[in-house]
Amino acid sequence: MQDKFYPFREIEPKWQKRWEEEKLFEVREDSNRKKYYVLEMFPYPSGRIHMGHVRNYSLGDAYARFMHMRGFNTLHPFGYDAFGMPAENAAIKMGIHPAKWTLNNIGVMRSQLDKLGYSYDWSREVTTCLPDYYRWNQWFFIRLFEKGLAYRKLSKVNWCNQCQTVLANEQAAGGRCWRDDSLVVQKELNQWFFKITDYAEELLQDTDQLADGWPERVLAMQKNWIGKSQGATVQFPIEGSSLQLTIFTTRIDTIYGATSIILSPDHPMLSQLDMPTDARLHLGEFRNRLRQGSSSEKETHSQEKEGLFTGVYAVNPFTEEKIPVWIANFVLMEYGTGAIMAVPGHDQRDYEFSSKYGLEIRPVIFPADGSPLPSGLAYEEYGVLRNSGPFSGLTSEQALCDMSEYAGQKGFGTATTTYRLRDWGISRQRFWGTPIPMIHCPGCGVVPVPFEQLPVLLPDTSEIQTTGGSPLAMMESFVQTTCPCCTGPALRETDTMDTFVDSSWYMFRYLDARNDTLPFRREKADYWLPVDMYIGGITHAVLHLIYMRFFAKAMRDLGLTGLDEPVARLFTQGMVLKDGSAMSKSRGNVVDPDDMIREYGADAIRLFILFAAPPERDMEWSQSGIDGCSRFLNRLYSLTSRFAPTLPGSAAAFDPAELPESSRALLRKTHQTIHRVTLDLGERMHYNTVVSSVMELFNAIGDYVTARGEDWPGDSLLRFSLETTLQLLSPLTPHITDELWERLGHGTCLIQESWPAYDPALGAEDEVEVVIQICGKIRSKILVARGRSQEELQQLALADPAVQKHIAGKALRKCIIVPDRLVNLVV
RNA sequence: GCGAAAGUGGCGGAAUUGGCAGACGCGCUGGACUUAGGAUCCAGUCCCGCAAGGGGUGGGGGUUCAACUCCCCCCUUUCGCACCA
Repeated sequence: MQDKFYPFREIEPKWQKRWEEEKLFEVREDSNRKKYYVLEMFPYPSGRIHMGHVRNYSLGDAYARFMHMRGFNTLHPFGYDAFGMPAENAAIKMGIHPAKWTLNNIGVMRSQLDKLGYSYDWSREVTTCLPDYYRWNQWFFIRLFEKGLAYRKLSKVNWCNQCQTVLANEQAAGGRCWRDDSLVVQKELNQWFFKITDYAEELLQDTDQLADGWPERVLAMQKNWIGKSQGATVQFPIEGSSLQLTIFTTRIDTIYGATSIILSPDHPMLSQLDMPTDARLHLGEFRNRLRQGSSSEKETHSQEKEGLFTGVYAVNPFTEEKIPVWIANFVLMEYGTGAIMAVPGHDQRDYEFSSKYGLEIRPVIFPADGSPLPSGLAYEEYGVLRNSGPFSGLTSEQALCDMSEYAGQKGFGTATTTYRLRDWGISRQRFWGTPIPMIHCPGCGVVPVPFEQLPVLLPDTSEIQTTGGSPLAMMESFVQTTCPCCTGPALRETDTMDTFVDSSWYMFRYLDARNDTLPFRREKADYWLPVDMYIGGITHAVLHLIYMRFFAKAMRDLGLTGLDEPVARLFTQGMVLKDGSAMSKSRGNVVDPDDMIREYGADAIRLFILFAAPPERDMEWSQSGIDGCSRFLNRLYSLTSRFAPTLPGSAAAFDPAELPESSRALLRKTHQTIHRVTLDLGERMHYNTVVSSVMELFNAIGDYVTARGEDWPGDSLLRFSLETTLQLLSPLTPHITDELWERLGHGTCLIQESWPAYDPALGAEDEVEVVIQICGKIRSKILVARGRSQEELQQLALADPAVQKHIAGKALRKCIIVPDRLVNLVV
């Protein structure tokens, strides 16, 4: 078994040890060198790494090593997103302390990572569940609180029964929990929030800055999530009362067609309305019915529209017309003002609703080209206003402006922008997270823990109560404290922070990971940031990646950095599949990285995982694919080992001009490969074509060697080509290449060498194959010296026997020539 | 329904600006060496055809001397959003 392969079991540990001893990957700021910051999304320490991690880290490692060799001062750190529920659940189930469980997992994962040979600067390692990390979460919390960016309010929140905690909106998108996909319910609770909405506009605007470096789809998802919408709010007085209903509309131009006002069933003003008794009774029933059907029916997206007349009327301030006030299930309290004006002529939803309940449909916008209005549905396009008093005749575009201005002048409305984005709810009713550093004092109210008392430590216990509330609330010794203001008895806040807080700024902590007076120093941030290349899955497009952007901006406004955006380039990698679907225990299709390392070695796995598909696409794990990569490394090993003892000592000891043609071809191929690999690795990140180019080069080396017979000792060109192959491959398969580099007589590791330089003169073909087409069909190919003129090429083409056969007796009408490539004769 | 991405041999996938479709790898076929092979080496491998030649990048149209590549329409798949007023 063992002798089937090159001895990777000796080679890989040998080099891992040496890299560590020589501290090759530890970096510090150096103002004389250009920096490069490569980062992979840090993992949750669930126990073992999986192939998705291997892909993620192999991509990042290849890139970091490549940038290192290109001369950049390359930062490549690693850490663990170590707070979270699996540890807590393990504690509840088995009585293990979550810290013990977590740190044990980290130990296992670390040994797996070590075996894969990644170039991390471990001196900067970060573990978010340790006090020296989470104290800074608390520090940020208080700083944000002081700036009014952290606040507490009673509100309806998403509650996941599985997780027994509240979730942020981003974590409950589509009404389902991001973690376990179960349905979330609404609960009214007092919760801490971060005021991300203060940054809604900036988060939206700055997507422009990111357009070059981030995938379009991620930005689209974020923009969509922020959901900016420009329109107007208009106040409708309630007839016979001093109350007003405020509605939000993006189509104030249609307001003369409004035939009712519709409120959300949750609208707070409902309780103040002077509703007839029977309507009030029906309202109660109506709400109950909605609540019963709620969760699962919210799933079906085209829920039947249902409404109820309140018996109350409002006055359209434009027309002074009296219109009925309804409530309906399709008006959401969470968006806009929770109240709309229904314009059934120009909004399909209002049309459906109004048709059902017999409300008037009154068209006020008509197509500008005079074509008739569609029948049976609402006309939602812009057009020209009619039946709109003084605004009749205006275009929609003009009316949108004029009418909100008019409303402003008259004092019953204003141009308004709303966002779908809501504040980030960060309270969690869980144990294993950062304690929120606040104290509830009966006299002084809610006050922050003084900075010098941080961190507020989690109790050291594995006995976690699960009675439904926050576990910390059950722990008397944690809860009881004294007020920092009045020194009287007080109670600690018992909720912990969302773990997305931890991951929102870890890329900053890496810069100064051992600092115990600040989260990081400004000068470190100024040197290293932004992250130049951030690699991870797309699953966090509107979770982690938007929180992280918010945090960066808030930190900037706290004076900690001078940076608008923390990540310049985001690369989203595809998933690793087996038999067409994601690996999972329940499907039984998991391939364990450890098994693969044992059988094939880290280099073969890394090579295959990069070769099998372009990195942004999903890839299929294939047994025979990794066999193929393993074979390639075996060939590389045996051929290099065979020539190592006999090769001439220097790779530069030949004169390109003196080489025979058969040698020049290999020299050309070598330079062409340098060129291609440099572009594919650096600009496109297409590792799959990097691997195939190097394989091509190695095949050419094989042919070169085979042609020279068994006893041939090799020449300096062979040395040059082999060494180049090792250099180009070293970011991908660092162990075998360092080993062979050493066997070729070098004392360095390849990451200490500079990246090979492409010489265009040596890479250029001096003979090229020119395709001859007749009317676009290939009829012949000729081999000519590079740089032939158009006239020469045309003459050569016409003289070709195959061409003559095809054009015999026909007149040449046109001749298209692409120098060095193609001649197309049109007859 | 809206938005985005993708569709190329038996399979994973190549193809700078429109310029030789199928690189590289897997698999398969035949051969060599072998006690043996999941090792190694050699040859072949898009389809039709003995050949000359013809056809071919989801389907249909178009632009062009020339289209996997650009434009229009349609189909399929994946992902995201989904009563957002």
